[in-house]
Amino acid sequence: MDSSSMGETKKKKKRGRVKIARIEDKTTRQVRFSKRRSGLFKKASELAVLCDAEVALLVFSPSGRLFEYSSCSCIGMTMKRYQQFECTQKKATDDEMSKVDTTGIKNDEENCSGSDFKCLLLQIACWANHEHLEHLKDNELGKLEKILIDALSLTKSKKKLREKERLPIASEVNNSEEESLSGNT
Amino acid sequence: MDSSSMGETKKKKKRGRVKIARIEDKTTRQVRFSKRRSGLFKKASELAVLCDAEVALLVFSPSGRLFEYSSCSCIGMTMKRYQQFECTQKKATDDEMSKVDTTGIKNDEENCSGSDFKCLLLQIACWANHEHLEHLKDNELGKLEKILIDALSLTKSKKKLREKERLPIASEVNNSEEESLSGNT
DNA sequence: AACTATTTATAAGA
DNA sequence: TTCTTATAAATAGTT
Repeated sequence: MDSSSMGETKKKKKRGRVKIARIEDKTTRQVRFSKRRSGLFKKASELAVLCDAEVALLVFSPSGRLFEYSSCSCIGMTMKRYQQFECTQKKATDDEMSKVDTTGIKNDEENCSGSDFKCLLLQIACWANHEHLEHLKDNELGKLEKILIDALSLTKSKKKLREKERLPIASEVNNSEEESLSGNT
Repeated sequence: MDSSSMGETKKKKKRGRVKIARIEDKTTRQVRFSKRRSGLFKKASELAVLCDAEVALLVFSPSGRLFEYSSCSCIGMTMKRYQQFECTQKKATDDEMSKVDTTGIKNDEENCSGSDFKCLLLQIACWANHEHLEHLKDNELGKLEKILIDALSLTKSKKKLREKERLPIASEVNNSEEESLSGNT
């Protein structure tokens, strides 16, 4: 009736129950990882389908392999939605954020580049405010400055090129007034 | 033995098994969402602990509520790791990427601001290359330029302020040569 | 990889 | 919502 009835004859490990703590044996850990990972991904997709939810799942194995699941066409879409959500929720009072004009920038659900771009604008604005810059070290500040200078220089030259392209033959149009407004530095 | 043995007396729904398809009834869907979400989060955390994996999970409910799980201190860390992973894998040949100098920028595992910052640098550099700028519309190019100008201006003024702060008394140090090298525009 | 004894998750009902 | 319970699923250890 008690455990002594089975003696020490076989000493099989009990199945099933396991305590949730890091598995030390490497082989066991890998096998367990593989099994539980597929279980987790299945559960994630079931939740998405059953409940019409948007689910994104990122898993890095201990050895650094990446496994990803997304209920959308691309996991980046959910990540952008998250970032925008966080920005909107947490930084609603942030002056710098509200100054960013993203009107007219499409949120392209198909290839999510529109969303990427909008998010980049928000991120740059998010970072380049007084509070964030405060926390950067001197060398980081220098690197940021350098990156921004390069990026701005490229952007400006690209913009100039566009303006030229729009006037391929000088005699064609003459009343391009909107363009002449954009006087840059 | 067959189903006729129970007749039609009660017609209780069988428990447990369910086919994976969108639940149409709203109440049922919400209840199911709540239950399965907590189950999924539990599984995610078990995988992380047992197998020493890094797991990030984002779930948006149909009504737009966000639920997140992260095995790290912050979900952004895993997202940045993902982005860097993707960048490294997919953009290994990208000239612009390799030009970004992120040496000396710590990947701060504790508060992940180091990682955030490193990623911002990479993202700006990623975006501000010829290929990406090519795909931007004129108004997007203009907005990017404006953001970069603002960000650069703030960064520069912050940097100047730091330099001043580092010399609170003019007579203290005089050989701040590294700083005088950074001649801007 | 396939097999089961068990544990765990969970669907429906209270 | 939270609990209960019957049943389906997941999975730990084995082969």
